[in-house]
Amino acid sequence: MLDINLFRESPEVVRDALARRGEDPAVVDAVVALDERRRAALTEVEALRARRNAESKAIGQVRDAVERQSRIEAMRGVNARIDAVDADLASIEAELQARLQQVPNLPRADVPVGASEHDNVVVRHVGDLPAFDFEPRPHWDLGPALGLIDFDRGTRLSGSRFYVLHGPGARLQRALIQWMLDTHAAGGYAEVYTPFIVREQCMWNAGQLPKFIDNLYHDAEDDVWLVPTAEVPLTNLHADEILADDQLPLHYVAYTPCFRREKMSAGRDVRGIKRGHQFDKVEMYKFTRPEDSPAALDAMLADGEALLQALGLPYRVVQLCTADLGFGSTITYDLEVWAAGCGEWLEVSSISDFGSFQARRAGIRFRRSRGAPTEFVHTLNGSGLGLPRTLIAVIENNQRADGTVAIPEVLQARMGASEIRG
RNA sequence: GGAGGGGUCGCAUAGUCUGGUCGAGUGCGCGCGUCUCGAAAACGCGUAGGGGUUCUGCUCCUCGUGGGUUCAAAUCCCACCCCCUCCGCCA
Repeated sequence: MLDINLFRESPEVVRDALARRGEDPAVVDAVVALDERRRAALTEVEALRARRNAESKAIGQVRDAVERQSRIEAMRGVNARIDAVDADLASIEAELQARLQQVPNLPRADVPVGASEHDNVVVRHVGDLPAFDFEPRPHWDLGPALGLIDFDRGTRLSGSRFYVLHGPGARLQRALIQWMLDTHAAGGYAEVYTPFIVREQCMWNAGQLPKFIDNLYHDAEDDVWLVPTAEVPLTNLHADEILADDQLPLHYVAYTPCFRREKMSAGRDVRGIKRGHQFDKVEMYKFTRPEDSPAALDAMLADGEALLQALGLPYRVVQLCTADLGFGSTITYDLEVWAAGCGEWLEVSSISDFGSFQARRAGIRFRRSRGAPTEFVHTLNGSGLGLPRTLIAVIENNQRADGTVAIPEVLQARMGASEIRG
């Protein structure tokens, strides 16, 4: 959520930013108008309340029964007016909130303007694409052939877009998770284990609701939600807290499964394990002072890249243009790994600076010093990395002519093997 | 799942029965000051967050959350959330 003061003081900044995203800037005028109406109603109702409070206090002191009664009668009329203005105020506020919640974050000034994802900018390529003297197979062939991936049983258990990993497949995924967690921990991220089921408020705080309601799993009986990413519980870790300056920055890393309905992506990426309703992810998350977030973003990007480099996987860094930027993000870099079998660049990480957007929603503040005013922190998140796609890249890029797969050196100890054979 | 107790200003507590002088007392902690060569102790002062405004003033909201009763709610009523104790069940 954006700061309402931004709409009041520099509406043109918001308008420009929305236009760069390809969004309709008309919301700005609606918000400004609602804000003015809100403040007018607020001033009125508060004046009435002040009167009531003072008079009620006075009535408490009155001994004379007749006078007391007449003054109580008089206050009934004031109450009726308070109720009327209050009802008006409540509806104005509800609408203002609803509008504000729908406004995406403002892109950072250096984000390239674009009309669609085709305008995203490839910043750099790292690593050479593997060369094969045979036709590399996609993981949906190779996986079942090696007994690593079992699509049929996954579907039988849970429906389409579910799969089972067997033996070395399951073990490879676990090795990757553990290695990533250990690597980030060594890099200064504090490891946390969070609930995978959260209250509705957490979804609002993280910006998942109301926008992405169609993509979330919800349990109606207990009114709780399955996390679509560790970003949700991590954002909420410090919700409604006022942090001390010396606590910042806070760096966290968490492993969680992620649950997504994928209604919006029906028919996309249906083959293989690129896009499932359930997948695993290791997530990096930072809370920083506002002025520190740009550097923190660069560092997080480097931390994500370091994993791909250590795995020996070729990848490219893509900067999202304004049109493709996520709802709460000011700037985002995607890491896309090359998958030789399916011949695609797969997004394994999306690394973003959310500015104060989530912090404002979740009430995450800090104070620079004793007595200083509270300020919202900046939050950053990035996958480090998404599992199924990393798994795909490892398998497809390291396959050999005889159908076996070499295990990257950094994983061999955890795998207890240097290759996978059927 | 059954029975009971409880959530108050950083922490610990008073206040709730008997609604008004309670946005809230006390202790601890913390900050500033006095004293001191310095420190401790002692003493004094201060110490929640958010909003509106005709703004160094006035004012509104928040005593778990949301409603209700009332001229007036920390205090009475309802719903929900959370914590604790005991019983049952269970990984």
